[in-house]
Amino acid sequence: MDEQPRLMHAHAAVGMSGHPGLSQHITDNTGATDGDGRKQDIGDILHQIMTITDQSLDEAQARKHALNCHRMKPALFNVLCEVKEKTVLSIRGAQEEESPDAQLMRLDNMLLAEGVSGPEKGGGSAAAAAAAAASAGVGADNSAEHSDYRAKLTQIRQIYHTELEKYEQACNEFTTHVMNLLREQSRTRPISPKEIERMVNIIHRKFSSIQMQLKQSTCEAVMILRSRFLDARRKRRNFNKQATEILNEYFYSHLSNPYPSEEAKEELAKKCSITVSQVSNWFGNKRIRYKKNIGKFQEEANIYAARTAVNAASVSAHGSQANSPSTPNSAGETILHVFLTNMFLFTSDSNGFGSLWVCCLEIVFPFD
DNA sequence: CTAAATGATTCCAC
DNA sequence: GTGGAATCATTTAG
Repeated sequence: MDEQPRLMHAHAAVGMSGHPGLSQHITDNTGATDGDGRKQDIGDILHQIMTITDQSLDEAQARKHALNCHRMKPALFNVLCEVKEKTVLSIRGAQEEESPDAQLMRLDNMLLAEGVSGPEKGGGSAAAAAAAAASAGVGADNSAEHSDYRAKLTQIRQIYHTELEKYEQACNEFTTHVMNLLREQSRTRPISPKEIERMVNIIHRKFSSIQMQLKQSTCEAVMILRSRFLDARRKRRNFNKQATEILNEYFYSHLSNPYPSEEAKEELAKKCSITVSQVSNWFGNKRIRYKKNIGKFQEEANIYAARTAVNAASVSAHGSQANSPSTPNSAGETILHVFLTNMFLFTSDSNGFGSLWVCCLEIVFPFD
């Protein structure tokens, strides 16, 4: 590798030896005031340079070896290294000390959280599982979307790991190469182990910046995938009939206070095979839509009130139900309960008496 | 195909 | 954090 420059110098020397008149002319001019001894030295050196190609490779190696084995060589080497350290390396070392560690750590944490880095757990991630759980609860309809998400995440994961491995390999190869080169060169020029170490650090920094870019783009890819997946969650499915009935039953039997507690929500979620937040959404929607148009929901209210009443009656017939103000226990009480509840809702509303009376008539009608 | 229904999201106030 | 209100996006009924 480093044979090339030597050969080029050799050619140059040969070229000069082809024009002895020129070199002679130079030495004549410069040596005129310095005396003959100095002129002679320069002439010797030139001669040595010009005849260097005549030396065999073995001879050159022997000279090199002799130089390396010289007892003053380590001392000279150290001095040169020191000088170099003071002049060049101090300047180089001073710059570029800002640490992108915080950003790298953030990226690492994110990749770990998304399941891209870290141990493979069945190809899925905790975040994906959580997202899936939130999206459709126990519903099996969601599994196709979920597996799609997982497949894409696995793809990203694979690309990430392949690239990472490639970078690491390239980094190691390059580092080894540079280290070998510097070690080799340290025999002919002042390169201390410290400088080699520094060079390795520089290489690692450069490669880790590439790695950071890889991590960043992987994060972006995961984010895009995730946002698409979250968008896909808007592709909702209506709850099944049974779930809707359970929710409606609760709603109409607690019409005076249709705000299920956290425990009640959990219970309903379990019964309906949906999530607690879906229960909350449902009640939120139901309350606002019911309040907006009570008349429209009256029929539904009556159906569920009657149903609750029948249930309550059958339960009370068994004499085992604890009475509660919000859970009427006979058909008459239930309908009265709905009536009073609507009275309450309407009078607290600004819709006026017209709709109130329509509502009342509709409710009272079943008494006949 | 259209309108209504419905689950989810967002923004705001408390 | 929770609920009300408005709105979005999709499904369903006619």
